[in-house]
Amino acid sequence: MQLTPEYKTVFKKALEKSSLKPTKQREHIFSLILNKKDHPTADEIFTRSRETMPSISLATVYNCLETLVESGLIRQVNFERESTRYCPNLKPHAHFHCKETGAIYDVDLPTSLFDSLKKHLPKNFQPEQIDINFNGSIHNTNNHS
Amino acid sequence: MQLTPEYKTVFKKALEKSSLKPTKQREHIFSLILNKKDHPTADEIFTRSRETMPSISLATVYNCLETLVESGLIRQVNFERESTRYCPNLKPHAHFHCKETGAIYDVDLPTSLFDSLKKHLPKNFQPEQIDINFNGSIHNTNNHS
DNA sequence: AATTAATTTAGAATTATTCTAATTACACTT
DNA sequence: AAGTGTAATTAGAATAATTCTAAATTAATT
Repeated sequence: MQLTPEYKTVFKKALEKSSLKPTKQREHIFSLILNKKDHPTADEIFTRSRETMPSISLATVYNCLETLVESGLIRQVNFERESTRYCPNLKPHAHFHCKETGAIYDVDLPTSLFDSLKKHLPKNFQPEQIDINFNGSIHNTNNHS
Repeated sequence: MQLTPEYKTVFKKALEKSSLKPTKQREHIFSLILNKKDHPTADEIFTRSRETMPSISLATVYNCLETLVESGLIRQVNFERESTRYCPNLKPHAHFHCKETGAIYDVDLPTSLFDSLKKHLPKNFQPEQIDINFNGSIHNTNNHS
C-alpha cells in the first residue's frame, strides 16, 4: 500500500498549497483510496487502515478524508442519506448507484455535457461542483435463454 | 392551506394506485409542500404542520413524506449529508445549492439533456432517477460600482 | 533543546432518521 | 349500530453517521 513517486509528489503539492502537512495518516488513507477504487465509506476506510496502521482512529480517518477533499485529491459521493463515499477519479464523470447491490460505478462524461448543463443556469449562478447521480438497476442482457 | 380540486384528484389517484389511503395528514403535508415551494426539510414541514394540525407527530411527517415520494407526488433532494429536502416540482430539473445561504433553486432543463446523459451509460444500466446538483454561490452582478 | 502550531486520538455529543409497540381511524361485514 | 380487520398515526426509544472536545503526540522552527 504505497504511493508511486508521481502520486507522492501530487499528494505533497496539493497539501502544501493549502498549508497542510503531508502526515503518514493522510498519505496512508490517500493510497488506500487510490489502490482500490471502489468508493469506500469512512468506516470501510477505517477498517482497511487498521490492517496496516492499527493505531489510527476513526476521528483521524474523518479528519484526513476532509483534508484530502479540501485539497482536491479525492471527491465525495453521496447517494440519498447513505454514508458518504470517497472517489479518487478526478476526471469529469457521473455516478451510477445500483439499488439492488448498492454498488457505485463511475460513468465518464465529456466536458461538453457539463458545459451545456452550466448554460442553463442564470448568469449570476456560479457552480463550483456539479454532481450527477444515476439511481437504478443493472439488467442482465442474456439475449437467448 | 387547501388543495385545489385538481390537485385533490391527482393526490387521491396517486395514492390509490399504490393502494395507500388519502388521509388528512398526508393531504395536509402535500398541500404544505405545494403551497410554499421552498424545499423544506422534514423538520421544517413538521413545524409548519403543527401550526394548523397541532396533533401531528414527527414520525407521521416522516411516514407521510415517504408515501408521497413513493407515489410520485413529490421528490427528495439531498445535498451532501444535510437533511433531506422535499420538492413538489415534477418537471425535469436540476438543483442549485447556494453554499453561502443554503438556499436551493430549481433549474429547469430540457429533456434532451437528460437523454444525452443517459446515452453515456452502458446498455445494461437502467436509470430510474437522475439527480443533477450544482453547488456554488450566487454572484451579485453589479456592473458599475 | 525549546517553542509553537498542527495533528492525532478516544470517547462523548449531536442530529437526522428509523424503529417499536400501543393506540386510533377507517372500511366492510353482520 | 356493533364488531372485525387492516392500515395509519403516535410518542418515545434506538440507531448510525458524523462532529466535537480536550488531552496527548508529532512535526517544524527558532
